[in-house]
Amino acid sequence: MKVDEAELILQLRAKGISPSPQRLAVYGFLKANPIHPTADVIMKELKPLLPTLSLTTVYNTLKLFVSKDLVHEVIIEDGELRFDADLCDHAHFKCTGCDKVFDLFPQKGKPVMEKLPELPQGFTVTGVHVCLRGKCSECGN
Amino acid sequence: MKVDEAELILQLRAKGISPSPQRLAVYGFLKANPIHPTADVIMKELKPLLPTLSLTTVYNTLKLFVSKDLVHEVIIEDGELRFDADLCDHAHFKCTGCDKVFDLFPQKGKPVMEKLPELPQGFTVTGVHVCLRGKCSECGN
DNA sequence: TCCTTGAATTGAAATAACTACAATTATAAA
DNA sequence: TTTATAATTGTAGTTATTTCAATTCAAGGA
Repeated sequence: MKVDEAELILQLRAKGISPSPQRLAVYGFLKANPIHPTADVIMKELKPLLPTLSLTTVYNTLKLFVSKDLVHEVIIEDGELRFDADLCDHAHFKCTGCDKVFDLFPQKGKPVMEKLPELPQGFTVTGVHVCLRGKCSECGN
Repeated sequence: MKVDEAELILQLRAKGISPSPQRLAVYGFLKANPIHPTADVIMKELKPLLPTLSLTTVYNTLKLFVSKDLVHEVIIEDGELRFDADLCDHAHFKCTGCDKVFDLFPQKGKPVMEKLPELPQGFTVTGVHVCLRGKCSECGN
């Protein structure tokens, strides 16, 4: 996916985030690579482009993005927090063979969960995480 | 929930796990306290009862239980692996106010997800994780 | 242009969850 | 009782993430 920098700047501004080079790089990477990368992966990929980039900045930036609702945290496995710039309602599929994480988009207009489980009185929902596990077509079964 | 020790021993044996005092204590705690505890919580709770218990044993034991499909791992937040001795298909609800994790059971006989998202050709599913986030009745909204 | 101020970035050190490993202890079979 | 195997333990890692103080950057006013 090719991403226009001017467009990225507008999207950051729209969420009240001033667009520093580091922030643009992280957001641009997430937009261009819907692979749900960890902070570590982002760091490794961007380091050649921004040699001064520090891991702390990557963490700071991601935390800022999450707090401003520009990207979502994706929790697939313990011990690795992943990030997703696609804010549409969708589920994830983790292949237990190759460890890749795939997006599963519902049919247009439908939510990922047709019907939410019944909630106790007084409970309110703000988010739904759905992650399937199994084998992708490459890894067979 | 009161749990009979003889019953626990049978359940361990049924999965090919020899019932040491430590294993019985961990499994009994999980059965009696459906609070999806972390290894750390289990350790803190059991230490007074088994003063020699080590954290390594708790981790070993939980990993063994998971590999023998006696308990399930529950992934709610990053950085903390939780465990659940209830093997029925059910969803979880994490209150972002008090951080408690609640069970959400579907109607009898129904799966948690009525309809799975459409999968690409050749993909096979072995497990479904569903976790809602929001506020419980105590924490209001 | 220079100065000031606050925001953003950085690196080093700390923390937390978890794992590896070698030594000890318990269990069970011969 | 001896022996072999399994389970437990403590210590010392490892890895992901956070804290924090110092530095750098960028914008606005004198």
